[in-house]
Amino acid sequence: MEQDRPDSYSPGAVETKWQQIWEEDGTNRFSPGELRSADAPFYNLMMFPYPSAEGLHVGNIYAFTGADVHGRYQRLTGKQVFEPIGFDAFGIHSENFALKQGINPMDLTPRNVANFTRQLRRIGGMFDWDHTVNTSGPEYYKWTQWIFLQLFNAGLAERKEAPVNWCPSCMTVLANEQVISGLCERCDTPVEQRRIAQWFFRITEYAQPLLDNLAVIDWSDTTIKAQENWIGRSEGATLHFPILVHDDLAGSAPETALAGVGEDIGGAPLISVFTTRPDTIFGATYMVLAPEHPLVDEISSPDQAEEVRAYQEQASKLDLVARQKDDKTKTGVFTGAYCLNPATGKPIPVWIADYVLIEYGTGAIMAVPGHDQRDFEFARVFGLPIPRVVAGPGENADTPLEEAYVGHGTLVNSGDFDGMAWKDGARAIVEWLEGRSLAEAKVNYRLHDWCISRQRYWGPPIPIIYCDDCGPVGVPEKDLPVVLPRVEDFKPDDSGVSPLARVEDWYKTTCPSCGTEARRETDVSDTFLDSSWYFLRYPSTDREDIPMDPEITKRWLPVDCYIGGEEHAVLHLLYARFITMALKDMGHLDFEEPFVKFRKHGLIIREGAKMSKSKGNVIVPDPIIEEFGADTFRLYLMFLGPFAEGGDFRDEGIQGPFGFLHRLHGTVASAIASDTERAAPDPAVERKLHQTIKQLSEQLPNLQYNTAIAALMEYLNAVRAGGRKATRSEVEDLVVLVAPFAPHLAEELWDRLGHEGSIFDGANWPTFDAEKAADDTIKIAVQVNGKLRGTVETAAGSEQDAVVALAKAQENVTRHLAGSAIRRVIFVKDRLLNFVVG
RNA sequence: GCCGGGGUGGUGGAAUCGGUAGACACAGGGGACUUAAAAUCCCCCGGGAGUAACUCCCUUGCGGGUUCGAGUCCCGCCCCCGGCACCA
Repeated sequence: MEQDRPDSYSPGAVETKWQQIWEEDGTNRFSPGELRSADAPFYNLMMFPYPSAEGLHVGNIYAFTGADVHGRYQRLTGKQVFEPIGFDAFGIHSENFALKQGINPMDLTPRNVANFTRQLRRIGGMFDWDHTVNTSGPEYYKWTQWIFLQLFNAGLAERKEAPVNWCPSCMTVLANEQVISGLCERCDTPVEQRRIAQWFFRITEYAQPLLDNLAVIDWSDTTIKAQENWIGRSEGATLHFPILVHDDLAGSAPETALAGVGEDIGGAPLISVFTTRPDTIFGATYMVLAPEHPLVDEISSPDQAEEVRAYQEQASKLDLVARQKDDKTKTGVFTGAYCLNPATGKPIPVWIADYVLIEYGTGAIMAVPGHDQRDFEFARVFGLPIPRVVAGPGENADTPLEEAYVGHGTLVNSGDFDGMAWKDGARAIVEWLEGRSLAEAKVNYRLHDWCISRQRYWGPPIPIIYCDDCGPVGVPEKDLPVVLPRVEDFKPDDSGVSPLARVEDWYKTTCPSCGTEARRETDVSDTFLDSSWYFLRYPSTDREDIPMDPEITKRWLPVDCYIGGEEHAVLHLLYARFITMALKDMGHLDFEEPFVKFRKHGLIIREGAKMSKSKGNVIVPDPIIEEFGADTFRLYLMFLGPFAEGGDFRDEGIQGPFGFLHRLHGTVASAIASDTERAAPDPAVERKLHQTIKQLSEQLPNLQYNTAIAALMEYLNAVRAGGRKATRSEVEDLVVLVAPFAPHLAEELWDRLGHEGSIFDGANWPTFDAEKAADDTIKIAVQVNGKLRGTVETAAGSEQDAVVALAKAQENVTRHLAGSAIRRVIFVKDRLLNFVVG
């Protein structure tokens, strides 16, 4: 009641008022003409949310607020800031939730989007609502399909067999994120692998450029590192081991059988392996193929064939579960076949084991038990020889091996190569084998091709038509989009294909090239494809005829600043880079890196604990905004820790920023009311103001928000110190400095200060005067032997002699100097004086 | 196991190039105003000792080292968080 005084701060009223004004004025929105003509464009991007039924998560708000603060700051410095938001509405999450609720995702998604939109407007982000995107809308996924076709036409999309996660209990295909420790997330049944034909994007073709460009983009270090590891370049060699056929060995010892092979082994079939350690080849005492390796059937001897098949079967079933167990003992089966170690000239047995992965390298290894821990363990289990071929520091050819020595060293037991350093040895051995066509240098990447097929309903249909005569044919561009039909029975089933395969009148079609009867692809594409290009679409949503308006794209892209969570450090950010690069190579774009600058934000925890629905400790934003207002919420989120690292949301802590905004409001209101200027500016306040402007101007571009807010608080404290009344000139700049964090209140105060229009259009980011920011007197620490014994206050820039004199005038200092000689004096101007005595 | 990021008061967190550790807040305590409460304002607030303004000692996960001086640099540990995980 007494709160109704005309100058009291009522966040709800202020925020409703300004949100309405922004809405009506179309502030923060660009017309197509403005997009074309912007002379200082700044594309401010944040990772768009998946519109869940629960509503906006505080983590989303944290990210968006941090990004919005940056956007608003850029705008105050004179940039035209394009800040769009959209909805990543397709995908497994939406589909699963829809399944659980028994609601069709086509009905559920618009509801969630409406709720998200309401919440997003309420937090006061300056989103351009005329350029929003919804990945599940045909006007958007038409172009997602178009991108697929571009890659298809360029030979970057290929169809091949690959394993999918299969839950035998739910009888359905699972996405990787639905497999928890090898178990189905819903029923805890061990997941099996099934092989089906799927579409892959050949991102591995781009492994090297994706790696190289990491050096030229301005990204958070941790994100760069994560991508480097994910791409996983390793240098080594492919080595070829000739296979000895069983007949060669029949009735004779392996050594004898080899005699016939002699020097000339050119014609023998080969097993190829990749290794980063060709220097250890003399220690390769056996070989291992992945159970799925294509040569297994061919080389297995008849008497081993049954055992081999049993092992393969077991491996394919338990694959995923087994690989999650790190302390699992090694298993494997001998195939009955032998290879020739081309370095030693000796036959070595060929095994199969599930510790060798079919998807990496060649799917086969030369096992060097002396110098690889996995091979060592395997050799121990099966009693295979473990020779030493590398000697580390203090070791020699005969030093026993208690475990694998995986370090580098000098070659031993390696014939002519003995005594060479590992690197020289590796090079020499590869050259030697190269001469016999048994080796070549090779770079391998950990990165796999990107499987984009999903045997699911809620995604963009892959725009391919299968024709018996023509094979897979791309849907012609004029027929896009291939509209996802409304299907009431969208539950995946045991067929292993998408629910769309049950909609006959949808998938039955004719071949675009020969006109005969044909069938549509019934899988949909990965959600990550939707999100790999949305930032390209935002500025061009006014165009229905093309995906990207060339003129607008040239002006606004690449993105100036992208802010998002570290959880997308690899997949999303790598896919977006890949798609951009590929589109550039096809001539659709003229840049290859989509995000000039990327900054990750941290995670919000609550009261020291991770938030989770099961713990019931999630922060629900709406009631907080209701009680304290969006400005306070924003300010608190930015204040509770470094933006890049996140922070701990303590419920009581919000009182700090809440009180700050109240005091700010009151201070400005009373400055306006009294409207008297001082005869001369208060030097202490003026200095503090310039120091604050300086600090914010340095910290805001770097997203160092928590300390910037602390500086604003300090300044307001200085203005109000001792009950002092502020003047208009002392608070005008402050209102601008606060505006990125608390835009509604800033608009209100700017208006009350008598300015026309929005603060974000009318105000300029203040500049600081270095002279006015400089302190004229300075406190200098005085130490004796490094211990603080006093401080002296003196003019800035004072020389040593003057400071020493002042220091020696202090009783406490002289007391500590008494009785011993001064050996040395350390003087750091404007900082400290240290007497070294003794 | 590997790769990142951390460990500072009761709490969240500050601290530039190695230069006064604990900015700014929260919580707590005391006081002013008030019939009262809320709100607001003022003061105190790492630990210990000497009972005065004050002075001294200890203190940034642990143990060493470099230095006039270390939260910060170096070496060796411990613990926590995130990611990857048999990648040859």
